[in-house]
Amino acid sequence: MAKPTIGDVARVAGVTRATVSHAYSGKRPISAPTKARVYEAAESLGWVPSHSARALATRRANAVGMVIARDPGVIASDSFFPAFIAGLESGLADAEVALLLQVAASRSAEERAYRSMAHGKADGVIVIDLHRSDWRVPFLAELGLTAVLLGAYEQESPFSCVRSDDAVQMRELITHLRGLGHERIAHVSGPLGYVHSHARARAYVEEIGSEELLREGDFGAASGRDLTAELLDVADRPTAVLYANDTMAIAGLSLARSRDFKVPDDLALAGFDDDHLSAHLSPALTSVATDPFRRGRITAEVLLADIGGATPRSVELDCNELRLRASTAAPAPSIAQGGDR
Amino acid sequence: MAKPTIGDVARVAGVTRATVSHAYSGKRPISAPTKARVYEAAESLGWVPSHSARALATRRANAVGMVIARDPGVIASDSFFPAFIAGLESGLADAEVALLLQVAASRSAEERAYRSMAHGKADGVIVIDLHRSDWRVPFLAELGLTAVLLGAYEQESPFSCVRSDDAVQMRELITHLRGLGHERIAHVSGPLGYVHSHARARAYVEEIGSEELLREGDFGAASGRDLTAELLDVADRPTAVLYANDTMAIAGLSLARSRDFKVPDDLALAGFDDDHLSAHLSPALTSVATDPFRRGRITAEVLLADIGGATPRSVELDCNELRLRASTAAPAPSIAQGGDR
DNA sequence: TCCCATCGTCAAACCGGTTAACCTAGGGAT
DNA sequence: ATCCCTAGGTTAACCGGTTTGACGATGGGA
Repeated sequence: MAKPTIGDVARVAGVTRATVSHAYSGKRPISAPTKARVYEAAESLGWVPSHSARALATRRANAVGMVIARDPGVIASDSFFPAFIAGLESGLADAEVALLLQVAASRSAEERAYRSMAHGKADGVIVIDLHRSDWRVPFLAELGLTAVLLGAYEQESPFSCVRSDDAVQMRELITHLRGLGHERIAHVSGPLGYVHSHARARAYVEEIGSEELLREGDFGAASGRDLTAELLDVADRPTAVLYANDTMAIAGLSLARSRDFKVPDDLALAGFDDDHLSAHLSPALTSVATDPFRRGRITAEVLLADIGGATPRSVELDCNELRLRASTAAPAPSIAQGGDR
Repeated sequence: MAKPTIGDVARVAGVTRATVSHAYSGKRPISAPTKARVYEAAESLGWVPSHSARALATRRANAVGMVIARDPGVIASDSFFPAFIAGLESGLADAEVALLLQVAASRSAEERAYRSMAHGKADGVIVIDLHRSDWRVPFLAELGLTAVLLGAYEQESPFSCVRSDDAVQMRELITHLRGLGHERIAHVSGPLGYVHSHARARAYVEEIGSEELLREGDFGAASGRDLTAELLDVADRPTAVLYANDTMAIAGLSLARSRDFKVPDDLALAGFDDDHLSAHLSPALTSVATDPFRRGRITAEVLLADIGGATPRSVELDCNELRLRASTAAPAPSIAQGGDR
């Protein structure tokens, strides 16, 4: 019943503990017959090397951490998150590295979490929800932790970052809508403190040339609904609204319909992040797929490389894809004809 | 720069390593002045005990694991999951226990994950997506791992389980709909292999007395849409549909509207799990809030207790709450009058 | 005055691996 | 014949904590 140790394996195989270790690590040459005896002994005993002993000896936790500082309500409403985790895991699993998750409610809890990770709990961390000027960057640098930032950090940093240029799709989307005849295009952004919200909003403003129809939301459904209502009440109301995520877009869509707006004829809508629901709504919601799974996988790979001693680098991902759907389709024939007349 | 060890603290405080250890653990009495010197030394050096060294010495990983066996796509579409994790974490954080997440794509990967957890990576595990006859239960028992099952396991098991009686709300919902005059009520279930899907479907069948309008979905949006379409094509079509989760319900709602059904007048709809979007849709979707955060927190508490040696027990939670909203409201006045005439 | 219990601390063993240094035997080059 | 190198292994010292047996000092009871 007692778990076998490397010593038990060594005894059964008739060698020393060091030999068993070498047989597995390959750091020293071991003859084929000896290796076979060791493997067999390990197999018969059901030996699995102790994770903590190895961690102690190698000073490697074989784990990476991620601290989530959002409040639980917001976590739940993010469709990006679970898929990203899955991608991360898939990248980590190959290297047998575990993912340590920690939710921190306060700044001090967050600092504590990072501290304990720096002290042997994790070899590196993934920083999400990056702010434009994020205190965590210098803090983690001081802790001597390896980190990967998710998003384009605008300042100097000693860490790798994995980013994508959301502005491209934002512009594509606006171009598409203009092609359909829309002139008043609004944007409901995420909190502008976040680098990705900010980048999307900036692309919008640059392309449109005005902030008149820009509203700052918080990624939650309630803000999507309320800001949509506000925009529809504007004197010269927008005929199209771009949202920084699908949750807000779906809430906006729902509100628009309850007020008897026809989508896309009266109002065109588009989201961002391509929530799993979006393709299945009626009308299906135009959105930008951001492939969170792949993003997670790449992030994991970059982090593992950095932990292994690679030089931090900035990786630009090209995994955004505009998914044009019915919510921004050309106006229905009947209306189109009406417009032509 | 080098991380201070307990030895450094001992030297500065002028005591031995054992004394430092005892000063913190309290397993031996230490005089107040000595203790003060130790604390001060630790403080000044910024000492944080090494996680791996402690884990090795105490044979406690101070971590609990959770293996997610769903495929990434399904993970992303589950609103229950992130909030549950957040709740778990909140229960674990107080005890300074970390949460280890692992995504396993295959049965063998899953077994490997559990094995490595049993060998020092985790002190216990949380089993989600429980099947009615789940291979993991005997497997984990054999590994000697402590576990908590999420959901009502119907057979004997050596583990605690945290469950709730979803049948109550299912019946409430049906009663409510009947009160509104609905006679043909359908149910789109989740995969019937899962204990919770099965329990909900069973409650439905017992209350309705027929399986004619029961359809087995997979919790995904596509299946919600397609099965709704199928149900609406039935000869004597249902006037109300209950879904086993909100994702399917929202897809169903969307489809119904695209076919010009008025909700709730022509068709009443209700989901389960109260997705963050549901309250903000128009019409807002009736659903059953299952408080995943609280569920997670309680699960963590039970697991920690069991790891500490408590006797496994079955905890029945009472945190489901029916949220009646517009999608199952009384028919609109105009229609109701029409009915009365 | 003597004995024993208690308190506070120390020294050393231990947890289960990894790894640097050392040893030995055989083979090829010189 | 000598020298050096390499393959294959052993020994022992770590990694950074926890735990336990031993021990001197103090104090109370008989």
